[in-house]
Amino acid sequence: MNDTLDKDISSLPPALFLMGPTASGKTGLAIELCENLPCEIISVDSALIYRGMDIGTAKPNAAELQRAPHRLIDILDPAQRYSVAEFRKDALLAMQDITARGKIPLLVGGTMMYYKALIDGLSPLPESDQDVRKTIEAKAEKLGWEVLHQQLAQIDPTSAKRIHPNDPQRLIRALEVYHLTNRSMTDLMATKSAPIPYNIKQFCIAPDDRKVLHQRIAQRFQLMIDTGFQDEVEKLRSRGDLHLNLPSIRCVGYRQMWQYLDGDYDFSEMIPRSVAATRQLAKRQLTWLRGWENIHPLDTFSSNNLSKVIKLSQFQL
RNA sequence: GCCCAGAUAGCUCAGUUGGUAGAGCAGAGGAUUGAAAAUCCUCGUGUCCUUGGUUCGAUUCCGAGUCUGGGCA
Repeated sequence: MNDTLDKDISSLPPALFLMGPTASGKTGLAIELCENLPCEIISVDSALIYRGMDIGTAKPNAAELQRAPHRLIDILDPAQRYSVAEFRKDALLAMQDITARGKIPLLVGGTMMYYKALIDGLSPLPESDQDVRKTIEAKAEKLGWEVLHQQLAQIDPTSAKRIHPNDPQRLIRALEVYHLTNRSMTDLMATKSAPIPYNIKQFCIAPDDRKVLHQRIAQRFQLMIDTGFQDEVEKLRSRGDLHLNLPSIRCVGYRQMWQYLDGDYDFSEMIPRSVAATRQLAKRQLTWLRGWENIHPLDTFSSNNLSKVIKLSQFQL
């Protein structure tokens, strides 16, 4: 970073980012911050976007939303799909709006790829196309993924090297991009949109002991069960149009409850599976966070998180 | 009390025709560009229940014991 760049950043409007693994206490701290700083919350969470998915996503409840409204919550029906590009667009618009009204955007959530795209920008790739994907999947069923991987190696050797043959999701995407544009993903990724036009302060909250996080996850899942999580999923099932291949129903807990209701395993099995899936989610979030640059760590049980954030976010006027 | 079957990784189990053992799940580390709460990669030493015996050598065969299931009383 050189001086001119620093000057540029300091002239940008401020924004606060609060990250952390699931069950680390992000929501509570964010609401407290809202009541002590002139900020408004934008959710950075790929599960909270869905309407009717409240208990299993640990969505802030009505009282909490009353205290601190969240944007980008309940914006989609569970039958719909979202994307990191849409998030980036939506989040930047919301930030602009908040800034224009003289407030500080406070971004809170655990979907780390969304933060990454927001901060670093994205390349001008085409949006996904379900029909193209179905075509590619059908082809894979006939020929096997190995063959598709070899085909990718022909058209885009760099991506083929990066993408493992067993990773159908990324394989489909790379082939889809070529199919839609006649250009390789590598080629298109050579350009990238501008980084975020904000002076951001980033915080990450988590218990310093992983075991404690695991305990909180188990307790929280039990609480979800006790407060009607099964009913919530049964309601979604009764619609008849939702299924396990949708991103919404693949969310942690929802997938396992769905499979239990399908009869894949019984209730006593569903609980540890859900809890394990949540732990694995937290682990992946922590992996993102471990190498994250310019981030201030907070501890879940520290009593001065609030003052620490306020102090560190004294943006110059 | 008697009979039968088990006892092996944190869990569920496989296996070793006697040369100290490996899967799934869990766990750990990593990747991450329009599905990301997704998707994928890497990582397996543990008194093979205890104790006698046979043997060059026993987790493996034999005896006894302990515990756990099931059956019979």
